[in-house]
Amino acid sequence: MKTKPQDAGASPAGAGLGTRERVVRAASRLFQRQGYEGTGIKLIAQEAEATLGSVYHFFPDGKEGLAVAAIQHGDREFAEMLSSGLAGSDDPAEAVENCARTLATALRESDWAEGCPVTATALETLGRSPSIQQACLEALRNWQAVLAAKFRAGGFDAEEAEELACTVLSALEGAEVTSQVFRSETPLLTTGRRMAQLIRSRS
Amino acid sequence: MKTKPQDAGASPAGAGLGTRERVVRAASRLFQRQGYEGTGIKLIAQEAEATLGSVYHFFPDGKEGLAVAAIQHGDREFAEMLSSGLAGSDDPAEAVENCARTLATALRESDWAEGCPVTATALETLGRSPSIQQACLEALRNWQAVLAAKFRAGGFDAEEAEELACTVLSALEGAEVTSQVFRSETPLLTTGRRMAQLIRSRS
DNA sequence: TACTTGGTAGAGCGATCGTTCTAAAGGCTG
DNA sequence: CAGCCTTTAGAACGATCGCTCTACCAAGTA
Repeated sequence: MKTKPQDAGASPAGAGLGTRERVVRAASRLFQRQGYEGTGIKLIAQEAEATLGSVYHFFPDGKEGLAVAAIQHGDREFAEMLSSGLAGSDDPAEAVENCARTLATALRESDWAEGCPVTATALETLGRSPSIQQACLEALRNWQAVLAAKFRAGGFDAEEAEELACTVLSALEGAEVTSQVFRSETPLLTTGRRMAQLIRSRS
Repeated sequence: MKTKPQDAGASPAGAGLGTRERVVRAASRLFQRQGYEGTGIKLIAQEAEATLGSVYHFFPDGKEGLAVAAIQHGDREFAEMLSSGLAGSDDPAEAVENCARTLATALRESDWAEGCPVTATALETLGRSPSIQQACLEALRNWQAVLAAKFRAGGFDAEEAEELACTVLSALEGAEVTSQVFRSETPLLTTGRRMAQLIRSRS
């Protein structure tokens, strides 16, 4: 069906997409900005220009199922951001520093509100929602794999690539939070530069 | 007054402390474990073995004021943890690695539930509660200062000490989240080892 | 004894939460 | 056209939210 007419005019975001996709995107962005518990389903529906009925039609498991889909969306989104940030250089050190710059710019442009799309939800639901935790775990694994691939391509052996990927991912995650709290690009930029130094220190 | 009788038997936690202190500690631990929005004031009162009336007596500003006090408590608590973790060695690299081990052990012993006491609350309230955000900012600054002092004592000049402190703090924060999601000490331990490598790489 | 002060106790308020439910409209196939 | 299935629409439910309010209790002072 799709009942496409929907909205023809200038809509806030996600015009032209199916209802389900609009709901997922709205949920992902809201969870990212204000956490899982702090975001009501009615607000998500409103922001997505959908109705409560639609939300529960596509996500019969309710908020938890919607959150899983939102996390998976954030996973893909952030993985793309990492990839495009890394793509600028073949040197892993340069690539990571450039990646941190990309993240810092995006963070500032969202007025420090849109950091990592899973951290807030992950921390709130740890040990209380296995399905959400699983989705967060897969996201982190995915991002680490993206970094590890870059390091292997840069000449590191598999084990060291994995360890560096784990370290760099943790550092970027933490620096993103720090930058949000400080409302400053500095923590991300500094961390990016020092991660580059680390990568170069034994390559 | 203090109406000390309170509870004489074996109580869950914080027996013998004043009501206000018990409430702050319960709030800090609950915010740390399940976030700000996901924690109700009634639960905090119950966990602290206090009543709603007592909570609002000591915190007339309500949940937000209580959260500020809880963050400040978490600030002191985590600063002590950092300090004691760093105290094991005069070599900054060794000290940081040891610190990561301390954090990893504590995290595992809490069944991966008690990570950084401010991250969850900070992310949920960013840009929506200036007083809470300010308290989180001061906590991060405080912890960074603890690390920077260690680096200066280890022979780094002020500027490099500050940059390394920013990087190491971000990395530890991120690694703590990663360890929680993975339910594994590995991310914290790996990050600690690599941070030691970074510190040694140009000292 | 009477009065004050600092803290305890919890019923109850309006608002909002996640969820369920019924009804109906849109577009396809027969 | 009728029949069907997907999707939209939103009223309504019980539970819980943060918070206010009044009453009460225990010690200190006069």
